[in-house]
Amino acid sequence: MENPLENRFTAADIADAERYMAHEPPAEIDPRIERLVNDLIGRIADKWTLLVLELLEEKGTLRFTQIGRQVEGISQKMLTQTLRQMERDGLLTRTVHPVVPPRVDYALTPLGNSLSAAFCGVWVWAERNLEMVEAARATFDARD
Amino acid sequence: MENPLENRFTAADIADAERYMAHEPPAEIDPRIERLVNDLIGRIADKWTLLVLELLEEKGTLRFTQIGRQVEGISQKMLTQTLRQMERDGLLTRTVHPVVPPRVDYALTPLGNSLSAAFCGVWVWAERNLEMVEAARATFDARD
DNA sequence: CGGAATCCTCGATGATACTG
DNA sequence: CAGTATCATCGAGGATTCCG
Repeated sequence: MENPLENRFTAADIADAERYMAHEPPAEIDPRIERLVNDLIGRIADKWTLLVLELLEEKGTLRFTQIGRQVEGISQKMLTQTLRQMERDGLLTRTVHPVVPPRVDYALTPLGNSLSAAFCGVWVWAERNLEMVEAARATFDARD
Repeated sequence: MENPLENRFTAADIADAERYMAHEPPAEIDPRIERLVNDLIGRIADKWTLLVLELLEEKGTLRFTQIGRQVEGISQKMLTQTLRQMERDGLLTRTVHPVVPPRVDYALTPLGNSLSAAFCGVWVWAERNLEMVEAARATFDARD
């Protein structure tokens, strides 16, 4: 490899780093890209999506009803909808086995696994800071 | 410090690590705690909350109308609601200045800053993988 | 300026029934 | 089993008005 760095970072990353070294402000964000990113976050930062993501990360491949049973409180409609959305975004694969009774397996793609890893920090934060948040809420609720 | 490790990790962390070293399964999660964590995630993994969090992280202290102008598309009602919820959870401070016209400043607490940092990985993931997700969507939508 | 209060709508979600 | 289809609801959120 001639230049290993350029193979591991995107052109945007390198441009950012160079701006940082030159003490220049960060690049203006393309508003179109920003909207797409916000939309994407909006789709994945969803209660059911997060729970399904964590479940599949932990358990590997699961069937439709297995997921339904392990995601507390999800309706069959929302489960179908969530799984379809995640499949559409490339986060998981849906494998239909042509048998009777039907059998459909769901598993995270590498993309889905990488998202799960990215969210790991948020789960850890939530667990670590749960008590502090609950204490803040108690104080807030008790104000005058 | 006698034992620096025990000052930087919680008892639960150490117990987890010891179970891991002993090849034992992870501790069962208290369902009550799990619900609280899920609720917490549900509150913070919200579109407006995330946008306000990122904005305050980037800009520091801001006034009510400044936030409203910079968070694209948020209504005054949702802004008030989001800020109150974040204040209640201890993520930001609300400072009322007794002047006319009124002036109210909002700024992240250390807790809010740490959450923002935890979410950083998700934003980076979204930016890095946006093209891949959009490609997956295009392929999915074009199936048969 | 920084809200609170009110009304209203519509889309997300649940419940139910049906099916390959 | 793994959905689809249909109907019903209900509450999140927008628009508007008023106020200290």
